[in-house]
Amino acid sequence: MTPIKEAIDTMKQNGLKETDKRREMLSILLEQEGYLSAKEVQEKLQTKFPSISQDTIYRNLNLFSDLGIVESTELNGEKHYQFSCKHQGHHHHFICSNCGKTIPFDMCPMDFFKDQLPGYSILSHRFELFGLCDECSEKE
Amino acid sequence: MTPIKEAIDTMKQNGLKETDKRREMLSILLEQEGYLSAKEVQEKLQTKFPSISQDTIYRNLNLFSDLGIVESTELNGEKHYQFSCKHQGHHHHFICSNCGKTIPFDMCPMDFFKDQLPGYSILSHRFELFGLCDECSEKE
DNA sequence: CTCTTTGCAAAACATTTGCATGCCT
DNA sequence: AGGCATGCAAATGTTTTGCAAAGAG
Repeated sequence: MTPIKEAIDTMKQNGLKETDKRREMLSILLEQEGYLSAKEVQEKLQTKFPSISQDTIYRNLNLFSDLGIVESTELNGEKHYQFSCKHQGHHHHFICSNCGKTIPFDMCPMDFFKDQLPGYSILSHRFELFGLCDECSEKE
Repeated sequence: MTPIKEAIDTMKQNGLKETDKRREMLSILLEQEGYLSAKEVQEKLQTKFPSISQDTIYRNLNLFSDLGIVESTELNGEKHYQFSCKHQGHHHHFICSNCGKTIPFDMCPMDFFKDQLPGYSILSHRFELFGLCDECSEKE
């Protein structure tokens, strides 16, 4: 079962429908090794759907996000999305500032800090690394 | 030398001027134990400057940020600011999801991970904890 | 056939900018 | 006096929403 089929199953279980545009969006998000903004998703959709409206993209990205099909983060004041089925379990990302590629890793600061922090009830955390990936490093 | 005077000195060194509104903004940011959005700053300014325009607030917050007088972060899609002179050196924040108060701490995941991460050149990182501060925990 | 999806247009929201007036130094 | 600061209005950029038409099951 491909990740895209899984995602479409999830949608159907929630009474939502399978459309060409959603399938193509999922395929774009799956192929991409990193986060994409709504605008970047639209650019990649241009080939197959030159006249797709932004609304559809925003609506579907929110939908995917609500269903847990994609993960999202905020970069430079814009929401970014990427397929979330690839890497299982709790993880964080290294994000290449140049090409946008993300590399997941399992290490989590909370494993170290859990006992060392003041007694606040910590409910969530945000941890991201930024830099240049191997490919972009070489090009410089 | 108070932090506010230091900040105004920095501004003057850059050819900028001391105004009532800037002084009041700095004072609000200094008193607050946490991040404030532009809107929240405006609300707190209402008492002394009921008719101040948002533009001025946005312009001055950006200015303070450029000069390093305030630190900023992005929360729920809005930029937030707080005075940055209190806690010296590299640090991160615990942010109370209820009252917005922030508590700085010196521990940094990079100290642990430096050697354990893949060979990517890491240039920066983002690490923030969210939860309830002691006061807000008790109220629940 | 019914309910969801899409496109269009408009609105909402945070933020920025041009310009003329006003204030600090 | 001269340059920076401010207010106003308008523009910008991202994201959301109402509504009617098109499409999926």
